[in-house]
Amino acid sequence: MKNQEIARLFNEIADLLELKGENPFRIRAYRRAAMQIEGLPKDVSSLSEEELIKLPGIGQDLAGKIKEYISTGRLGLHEELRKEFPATFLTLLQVPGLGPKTAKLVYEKLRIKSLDELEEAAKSGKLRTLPGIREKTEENILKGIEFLKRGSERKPLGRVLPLAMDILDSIQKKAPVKDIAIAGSLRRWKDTIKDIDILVTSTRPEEVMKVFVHLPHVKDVLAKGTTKSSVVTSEGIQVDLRVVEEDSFGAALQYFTGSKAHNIKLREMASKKGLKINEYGVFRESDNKKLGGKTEEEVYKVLGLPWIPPELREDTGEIEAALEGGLPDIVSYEDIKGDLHVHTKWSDGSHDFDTLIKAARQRNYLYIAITDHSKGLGVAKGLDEERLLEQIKIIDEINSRLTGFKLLKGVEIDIRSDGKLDLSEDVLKRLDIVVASIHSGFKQSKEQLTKRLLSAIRNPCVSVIAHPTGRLIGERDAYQVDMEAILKEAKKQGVAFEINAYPMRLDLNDHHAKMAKEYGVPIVISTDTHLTQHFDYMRYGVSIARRGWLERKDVLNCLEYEELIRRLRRCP
DNA sequence: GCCGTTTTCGGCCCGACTGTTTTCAGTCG
Repeated sequence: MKNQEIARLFNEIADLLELKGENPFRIRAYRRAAMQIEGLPKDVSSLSEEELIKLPGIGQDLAGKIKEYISTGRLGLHEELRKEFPATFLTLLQVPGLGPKTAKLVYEKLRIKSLDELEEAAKSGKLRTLPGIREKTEENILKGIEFLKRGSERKPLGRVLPLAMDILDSIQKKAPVKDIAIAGSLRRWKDTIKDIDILVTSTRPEEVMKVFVHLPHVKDVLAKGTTKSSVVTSEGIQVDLRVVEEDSFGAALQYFTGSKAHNIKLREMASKKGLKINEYGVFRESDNKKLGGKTEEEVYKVLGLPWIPPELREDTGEIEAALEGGLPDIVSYEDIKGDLHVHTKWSDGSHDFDTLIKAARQRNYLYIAITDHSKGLGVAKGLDEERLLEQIKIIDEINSRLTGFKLLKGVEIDIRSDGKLDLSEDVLKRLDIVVASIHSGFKQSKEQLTKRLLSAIRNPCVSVIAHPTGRLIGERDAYQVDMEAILKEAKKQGVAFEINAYPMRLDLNDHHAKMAKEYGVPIVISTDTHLTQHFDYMRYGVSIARRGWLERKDVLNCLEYEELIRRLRRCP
């Protein structure tokens, strides 16, 4: 799938055009198109030119460029633009606080073309010889470079959310605030987060700001104004705080939740109706009369729209769907009836059955599936046929004693490098659920990995494919696999795909989840629990499902036990 | 470069903060 590649190229073209000082709207067109393609739940290569043009933000010209890249593997415009600047130059734009204008200036006046050269020039005071740059700007650029070197990459949602809640708590305790909410990509539950946005209402904004910049979490203050401040925490995460009046809370929340693309589209719609939306409310252009803004619902309502869940606000069709009354009724945490990927002491989990049952019942679950590793995973004390048969016997006994709760007999079986499973079919036949996954040989080619997964999907005993891309956020990239091919086969064979809720995995991701839905592949959301606390990761998995537009009917572990058993594919 | 119940040309979201200025450009979200 070339979607990501083309999105990256278009973004880079936008950067380069920006450096050249080109028409900002042309630049925006490339960025919009990049986002559109990135969020597309199917392979761009599979679309005809006519179909491409139908996509919002893509016209004759960009459709042609997409086709050009798909058929030749190159993009003329991109190559032309790259010739005008040295290869290392684009990294300069990643320095926070340094934009295209300044980048171009330092290149043209000082021939600076890399981060190292920029750092050197800033340290030696050469930058301040340029117009508009003095000591302070030099300092900020050095800070920016340091930030970049320390690793400014996006952080896993599961690591940022607890920090955000902690900061929220501190503000609430120490500052004179009334309403307080998380906004931004965190409220949209994006799987990785760049910064934390917090919104509060207060009648004493200056005091709130003072408290905020002096919180113990704060390492550096980037900006401090009367209604808006930005800081960096000791973990290197930027936190933005915004104060508004109560009457504007909804408008501000809507605005700061984004996404940017979603908001731009709303504002365009508004201006066509003679309205203006900003963070203070919705206003009639003619007389500046305020028509709403206390709640988010008001903002959407004046545009003739129902409230849209934050997870959907990516401008990937949600506004059009809302206009037609066709928004999906997305799955929620309360819909989840059980967890289908749980490890015990028998392999590398930490608990016995009773502890897990108790923890699951506390979460109002009706069942969990015991899915310990199979023998191939020696490091995790994987079960061989004999031990698995023993476990099956014990689970049967436990089930006969339980009321209103069931343990599913299962296994997380290793897909070997040749695509075969590492336990015999005789044993698998006795299970309720067989979760198959890859734990080794990630470096195989895309063809090999795809073949391996296809072979597992075609095995008649497999119920679910777990964490199918193997990514570990911030540690290991997803391995290359032909997602379309494996989803197609899964649909054909009746195999479900897992959204692994473990915060470092979140695999499938949101795009893949949406693709799975388009292909009609059933989904399970599982936590891969090794410790009882891991059950609480379910919310992260649900957030991926929500971002993928999944509804309750698309998710197998929203079903009651009997129906679930009926729907899970098993050995014939 | 896209797009059209105001338009096939002329629009294109909106505002806060900083630094270097003395009224504003650049950057960011």
